[in-house]
Amino acid sequence: MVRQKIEINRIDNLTARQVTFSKRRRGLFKKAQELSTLCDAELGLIAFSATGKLFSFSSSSMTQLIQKHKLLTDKSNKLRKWPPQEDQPENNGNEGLKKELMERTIELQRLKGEELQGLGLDDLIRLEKLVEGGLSRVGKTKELELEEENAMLKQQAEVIQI
Amino acid sequence: MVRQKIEINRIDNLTARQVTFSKRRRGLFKKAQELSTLCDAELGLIAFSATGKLFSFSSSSMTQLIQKHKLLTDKSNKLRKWPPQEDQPENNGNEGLKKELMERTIELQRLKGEELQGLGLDDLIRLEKLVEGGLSRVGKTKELELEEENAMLKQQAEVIQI
DNA sequence: AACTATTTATAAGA
DNA sequence: TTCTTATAAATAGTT
Repeated sequence: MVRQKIEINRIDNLTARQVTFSKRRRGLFKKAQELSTLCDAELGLIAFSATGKLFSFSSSSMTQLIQKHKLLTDKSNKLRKWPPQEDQPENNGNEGLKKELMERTIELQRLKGEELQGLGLDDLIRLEKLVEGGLSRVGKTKELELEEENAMLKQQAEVIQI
Repeated sequence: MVRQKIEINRIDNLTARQVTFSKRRRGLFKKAQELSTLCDAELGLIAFSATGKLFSFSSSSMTQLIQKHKLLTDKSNKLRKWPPQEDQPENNGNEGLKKELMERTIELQRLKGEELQGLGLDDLIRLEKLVEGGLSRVGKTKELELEEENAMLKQQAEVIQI
């Protein structure tokens, strides 16, 4: 990029690779921080060097950021599978729906298992209370909650894969 | 930085903020990808725009990256607090242990609470559904649950590939 | 770690 | 949103 333009491929020389990692890592973290400040965005950045050293930055709480990411990723996974294939002929419009229902049920159960596995009943009850507390903190009726949920779902999650 | 150098402060104008987010986000993700390739590093990047849209990139598996990050942060937390101070005299070796257990329990509870802070309404509702499922004694039928989900899911998420 | 010639990123404007 | 362009910032190779 400078004295000479470089190709974006793994740098073979160990020393050069380490030096470049050090230089570019600083630049990257600086830009992540700038983006979060300039645009009021929530940023989280995790880097492991080739030697396994950890570097991380988050504009707020990494834990919260990861949780939000997890929830949304689950959501977008669901969305990628939806709607069911309409181009295949349906008997009376009922069979396909039943099949889809079954698939969705299985997926939902799998998801619940993953999220809640390892929690005992008492943990679940405690968690439930926390969630209730969170909802009442927001102070909305169930109907309004659902309305807002729909509105929020209109914000599309964009999963970028470079 | 260009036509005119700018200060790194929140951009007040909404449109300018969105445009800058869009431009700089691209640059940031590009550089993250370049760093991972050039230096054989593991990179993970999560960004939420001010409007709540999610953008993420990871050089390998985000899940694994998060796990590694968690392990390392948890580990260092534990190392700071664990094992309990052996240099202070223990009554019968039991009191200290009890005290430590209590502290750990409190910390765990605090942690669970923290994780729920900062979650949006939609996150809470989704979590609530998971908890209800975990308790599995809530009066919603699967069909009703799925109907609600269907309604949500009609808003499709766009999957961008660059 | 510093230097510096170039490349890259990007703010403002169209 | 996308493009253009003048200029700031980042950085590859060198010392």
